[in-house]
Amino acid sequence: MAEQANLLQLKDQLCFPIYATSRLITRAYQPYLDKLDLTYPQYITMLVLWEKDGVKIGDLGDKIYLKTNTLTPLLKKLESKKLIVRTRSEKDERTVLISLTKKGVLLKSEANDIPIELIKSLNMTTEELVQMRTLMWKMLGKFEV
Amino acid sequence: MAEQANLLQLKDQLCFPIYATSRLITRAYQPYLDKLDLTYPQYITMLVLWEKDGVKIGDLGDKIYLKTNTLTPLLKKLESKKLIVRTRSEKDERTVLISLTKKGVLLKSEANDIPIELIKSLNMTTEELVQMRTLMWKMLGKFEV
DNA sequence: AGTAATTTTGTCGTGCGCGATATAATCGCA
DNA sequence: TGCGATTATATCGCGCACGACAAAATTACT
Repeated sequence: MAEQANLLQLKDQLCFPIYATSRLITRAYQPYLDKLDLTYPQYITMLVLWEKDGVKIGDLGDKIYLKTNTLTPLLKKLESKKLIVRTRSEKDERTVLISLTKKGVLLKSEANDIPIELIKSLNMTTEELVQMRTLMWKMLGKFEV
Repeated sequence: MAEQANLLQLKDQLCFPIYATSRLITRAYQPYLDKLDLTYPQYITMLVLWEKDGVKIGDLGDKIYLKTNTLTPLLKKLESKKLIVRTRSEKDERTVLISLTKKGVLLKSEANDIPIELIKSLNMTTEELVQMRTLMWKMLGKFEV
């Protein structure tokens, strides 16, 4: 009888290394983010806002795959740090628009070097990193949310 | 002046899709794990125990990159579900050994089909999945913990 | 033997992440 | 116009993750 792969073995898993790597990446970011007084999810949120300001919470959540039950408290923390302001839309009182404060805009310049520093610390070839990025975005696209 | 890539753009990130995919994978597992009354981190823990029983908490944590501040409460939940037992080692009273109960051993058979179901739902080619698994394990190995 | 350093596990506080549910505003349509 | 359905955000409870710290056992070294 032929040897059969045990699909439950940890080393054969695909999802586990994604889960573990995700956490270790967050840890790796922390020393850099500490200087900006941001957590990793807060940093990702700021990335989106640096690209497009005055955005609805729902649209923000669509971009980063988070719902309001997670975003509302996170955004309140960013507000308490004076990085963003939350304003009810006038034309639709249900929606809340998130806008950067001056302090929030200025923080971007301090974040500029973080990605390059982090990529360096991963110690993988550019080819591998590009390949991985392509695959991860492709997989992410498979999940309709 | 040549156009320069903005390294802070979300779409150019590598770490963000890993972080987001990790969360979406956990969501995708949940319907299957609900039948076993397990969360994803609890499932990963069980994977390790199905391979090697009677293991120290520290060794368990080394395998799945978690420390005791996370594992202790998680293991107490598995204990309350009667899947494992925790016993102080006789030769070293500091260490706690985790062993599967009969119920814990039997649960493995119910988990057997989960990986194949999940892989199917990801809707990627086998080649892509293998490539991705190789890269993720390689990156995971870069983090010395 | 005695004690400082190390190892192993546990506790605590904070911040996600998410399913379920609530609340308020808007929309659809009879 | 009225009112049920939908949409957008918020609240709640639970379970991770993790840094900082604590407690107990073991080890190393004098």
